[in-house]
Amino acid sequence: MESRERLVAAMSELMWERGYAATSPREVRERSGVGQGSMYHHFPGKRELALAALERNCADLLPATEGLLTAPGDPMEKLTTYLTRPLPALKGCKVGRMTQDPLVAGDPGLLAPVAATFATVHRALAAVLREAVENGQLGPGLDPDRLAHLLAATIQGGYVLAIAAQDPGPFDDARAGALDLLRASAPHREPAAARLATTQERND
Amino acid sequence: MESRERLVAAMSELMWERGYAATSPREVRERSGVGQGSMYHHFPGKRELALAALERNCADLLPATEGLLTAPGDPMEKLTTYLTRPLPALKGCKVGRMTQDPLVAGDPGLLAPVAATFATVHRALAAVLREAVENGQLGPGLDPDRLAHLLAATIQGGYVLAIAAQDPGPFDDARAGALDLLRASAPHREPAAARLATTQERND
DNA sequence: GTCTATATGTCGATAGAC
DNA sequence: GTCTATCGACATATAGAC
Repeated sequence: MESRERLVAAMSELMWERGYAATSPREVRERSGVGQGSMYHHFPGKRELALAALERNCADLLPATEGLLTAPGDPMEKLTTYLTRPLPALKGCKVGRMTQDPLVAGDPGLLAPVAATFATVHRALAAVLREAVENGQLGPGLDPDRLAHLLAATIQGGYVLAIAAQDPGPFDDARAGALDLLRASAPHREPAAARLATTQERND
Repeated sequence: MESRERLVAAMSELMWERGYAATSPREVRERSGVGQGSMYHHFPGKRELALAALERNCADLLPATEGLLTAPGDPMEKLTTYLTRPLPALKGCKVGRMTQDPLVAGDPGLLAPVAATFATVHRALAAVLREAVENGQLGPGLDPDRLAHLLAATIQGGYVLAIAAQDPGPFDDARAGALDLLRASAPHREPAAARLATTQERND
């Protein structure tokens, strides 16, 4: 029962590196070191192996991001971490990349874990942003749902720009620009009361 | 000399719909209605046909975007148009999609037109943003280059979110959120002088 | 459960008639 | 310049021994 695990691990890596359509069973076999027929013993076909690998990739990414955002702490600090933590700009996103694979985007079963992952991140981001708006740390009247989509798009689009330029600069710039704008939206002469409330929450 | 044009047109469509790696010479032949050997008369192989098709797709997109941004007019209005004009959220970007195709991203010759297109859009966006900062229509001290990367990433990442959700909503939300933040960054009690100057420019 | 051997179709490219 | 016919290689999957 070890082959199954090695097959999923190899497929997960290859789907990140090359996508689903461009990964062949032969490459999976070679990287996993597993014999030819074994893949078809554990999975009906390439698609089902890909589904298992995709769910694994989602499960790899989600805890760190969701954990970061739902942990106790100052909302602006959490957003800062979200927008400045090191990410593999030139490799792209294990999950987001799948949306550009025609065989994945056209297959509801394969797209479902991708959609679920983005939906979970969106809820966590929106909650943090809502808290920041209510605290007065972001401009009044800003829509947390819109901003959450904006920040997720910034990350995903940043990968596109970085790969096009073969340079992580645009990825970091886009994220820094988002952070600049969030900070610039704050009411100008900062209300001391809001700052106090925030600091208190961090000690809960 | 009509076959060449039909081959490029068919390849351009297919690369938008499916990407480069996932498009086969057979599909190109069927869609273009051209005989089998003709592709190899006009092009050394699939890669060179793809390069011609890719350059055509870049040339299709660039004039509209660059024209919009370099036209005379109020910077904030141009940014508003850039962030609200109708775009095919569920189809994705003809140019940006190519960065997720492993055969394109790994081939400098194929990636070059993509990089050039993004670089041109970036310059045009940064110029508009710089003008808006200098006008006082955006927060003082904001970096136009960062913001230009942010806006391009918003569009590109918006496509990713929309395809994942199979819903254009996140794409529109992300763009609207960016516009909200740009507007919220403006100095609070608006300086009448800047507004006047802006209005005058629109009548030039 | 894992392996070797093999089947069937398609991919990307070429040969050569018209 | 355009076509039909075909090539060698690989993709996906199956058969069946161990």
